[in-house]
Amino acid sequence: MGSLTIGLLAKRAEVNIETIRYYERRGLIPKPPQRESGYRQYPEETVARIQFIKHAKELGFSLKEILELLSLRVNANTTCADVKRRAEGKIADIEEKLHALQRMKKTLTKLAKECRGRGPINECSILEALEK
Amino acid sequence: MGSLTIGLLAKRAEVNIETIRYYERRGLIPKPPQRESGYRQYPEETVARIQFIKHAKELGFSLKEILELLSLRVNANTTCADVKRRAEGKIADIEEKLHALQRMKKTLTKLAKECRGRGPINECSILEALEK
DNA sequence: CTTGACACCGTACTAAGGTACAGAGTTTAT
DNA sequence: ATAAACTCTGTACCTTAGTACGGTGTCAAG
Repeated sequence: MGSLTIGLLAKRAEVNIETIRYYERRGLIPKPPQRESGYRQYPEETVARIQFIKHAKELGFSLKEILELLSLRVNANTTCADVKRRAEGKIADIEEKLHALQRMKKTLTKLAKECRGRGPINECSILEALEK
Repeated sequence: MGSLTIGLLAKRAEVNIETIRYYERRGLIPKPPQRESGYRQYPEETVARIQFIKHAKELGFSLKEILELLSLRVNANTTCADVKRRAEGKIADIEEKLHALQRMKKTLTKLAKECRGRGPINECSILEALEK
């Protein structure tokens, strides 16, 4: 009961089998018990663990950072504040990216607006601006 | 005079020499004239080209995307309208990235807010929320 | 005219995050 | 009982964006 083969786990967590073994090598997933044959037997909770990794990845954390987050949990005397600090660091990173993209969008929007959209390329105001 | 060796160009543009040759291989920088000896002779404007690449990279564009942006300039039989369309396509790309980042930020902000920032790790809402 | 700095080319290596075999053994369904 | 499906380990390969290296040739200063 509550014991999954690697294939089932892969299906449940919607990842590649190879990815699971890769995560194991990286230490992101604990090595599960294996039977005589070597077949891995995963507890149900490994699905949640992989889900955690996937979500954190979506939020812009690298596997290295995710490992740190996960190890915070294991380490009994780290506090919630440690985790919060990391999350806030990531928010700052994301904000930086947002601002950079907004500047880029603004520039491109301005260029596109100024362009009449007709005529040959050598008269294109967008290209002229890009050259500066 | 308007002719730079690769080393000088690297210094001006603040990139590695190898990076310049790599960009040339990728088609991001036009192959410059070379003298008998094979030494590359870059026009001054290549500095601006590399700066453009660097800036776009900072904004999250891949080299492949930057190549597309640059090709707007180079392609002789594109019209001004083509250029405008490409620019607008890029704006759409940027908007998509903005939305994704905003979603990420929202999730992280919510999680960080829910976390009191005190207490032991087993009560941390950030980690709990990421598992679902 | 020699020495040190610079440049050439081709290939190999890095890091991250996987993905794909090969060749073997194991399980399951019919 | 035998085929199909699954899993094992280990190694090789992929992409992106470079970086490093070896062996050789060239340029500029003293």
